[in-house]
Amino acid sequence: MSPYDPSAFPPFAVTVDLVVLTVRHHALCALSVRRGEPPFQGRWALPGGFVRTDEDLSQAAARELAEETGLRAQNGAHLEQLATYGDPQRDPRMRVVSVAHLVLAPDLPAPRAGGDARSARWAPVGTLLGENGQDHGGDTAPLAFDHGQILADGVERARSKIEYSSLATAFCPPEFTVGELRRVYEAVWGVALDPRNFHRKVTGTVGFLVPTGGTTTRQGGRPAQLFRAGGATLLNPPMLRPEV
Amino acid sequence: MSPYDPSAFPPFAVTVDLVVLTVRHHALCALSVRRGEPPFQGRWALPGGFVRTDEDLSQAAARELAEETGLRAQNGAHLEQLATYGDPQRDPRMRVVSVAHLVLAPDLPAPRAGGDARSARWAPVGTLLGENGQDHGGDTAPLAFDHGQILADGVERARSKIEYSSLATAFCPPEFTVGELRRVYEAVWGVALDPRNFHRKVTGTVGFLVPTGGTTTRQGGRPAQLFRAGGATLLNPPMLRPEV
DNA sequence: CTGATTATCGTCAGGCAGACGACTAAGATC
DNA sequence: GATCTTAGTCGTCTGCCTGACGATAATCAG
Repeated sequence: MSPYDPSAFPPFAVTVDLVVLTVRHHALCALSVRRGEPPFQGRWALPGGFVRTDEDLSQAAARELAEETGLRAQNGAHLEQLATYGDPQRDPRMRVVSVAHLVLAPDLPAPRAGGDARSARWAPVGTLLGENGQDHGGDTAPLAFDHGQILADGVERARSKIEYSSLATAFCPPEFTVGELRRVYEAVWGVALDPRNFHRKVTGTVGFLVPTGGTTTRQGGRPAQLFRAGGATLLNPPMLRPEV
Repeated sequence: MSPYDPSAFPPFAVTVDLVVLTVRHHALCALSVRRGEPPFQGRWALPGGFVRTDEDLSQAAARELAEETGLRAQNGAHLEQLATYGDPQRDPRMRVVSVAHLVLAPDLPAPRAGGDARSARWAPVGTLLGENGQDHGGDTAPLAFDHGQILADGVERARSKIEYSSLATAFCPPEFTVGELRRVYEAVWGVALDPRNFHRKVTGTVGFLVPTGGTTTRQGGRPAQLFRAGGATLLNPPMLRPEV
């Protein structure tokens, strides 16, 4: 087989899909967009698009992220590759291999619609995954394509990764309090954590948090110290997720 | 854009590459094949090949694994998706996106050459990655393409995953002793572990090991109990990797 | 039999996590 | 201003797990 003959290998379309997570109102939320054309017209899906000929996969993910949300990956948000989905039947139109990426972002203003006028929204992941079996007027229809599976995989990655890394700070603004960080863990894991033990753990782990000197009272109650994320990326020993 | 028009999206070639790891002679080894054609002719590379039109990514990986090694993924070996590599320049011939997979296998007989007559061998990962800066007659030339990076990522995945899962048993034959399992950890991590503490840890973790009743003396010394892998896949609390 | 080798059981001290009491410092309300 | 409410922060205690060993058991090589 000649390596230059395009007919010697089966052609694929390659896309990136984005699992963009944030914490809003004490709940883990994901960005979803409404499809404007078949298949799955009118259904919610993950943002994404084709990889261009001259760009790397992570570049394509960052570009789609900027196009769909105005968010820059450099700007506090965390972007990493998640997994690749290539079932021959996953897109009824043609053979598409999608490289899913995971984005963790601080709470953002309402997402702007994409250039192609699709509407976009933040929705609690439990709603998008239909976890509580309720149906609120069609808004809980399963996500298009295999995006339900992709979202579930992304959520699971986020849930496990904040255990042993300082990634939870990616959900926080540049300066945050211990209590705000704890509410991130509680929202992502869906559990309640002891404020005192949490405080001891995060302030006792070297390199996790750096005090900025300031304080804030935006949560009410006694003023809390403000911190920035420290240089450490790996937590050793890890933050333990309660059994539930 | 019409979803059915193949010219509406840039065509990619999609391949699977395999990081096949095993433990031989107290060292973590990876399967490599010698390239029989340009580019990188004569250099060592990871086994792999094109994904076919009608198969899933994991099916393609399992097929390539069988073709290159005769190994069946069902037969004790563990196969999982690793990551996807899509730099536009990673293959000088054309735009190729490669979905790398990780395979953990027990020690096998010498690999059989692939159908296209390439030679194959097991080599210590340190040699393949050129870790000790020595050059043994060209055998330590860097791997072809970006396969050095892929191999490094696969090794790191294996090293971290045996910490919190029972995956180390995938390196062992169906029945094995605690000492054999310990030597797997020592080879993968490149450290020495205390036999007494290791024994206490693995036998004390419920669901990790199931005694088969038999004993063996194939390692010399006092006969050791034989075990099978238990049903548990996650180790909680994890096996701690020494700091070094 | 003796020594080498490997397996297995016990002991002990230190560290960390869970449970929870106590105190502090702000805003809210009367 | 007194009091209540809400958070934040510091301590204490107990139990579990780990690392660092000592000690014993069971085989093989000579």
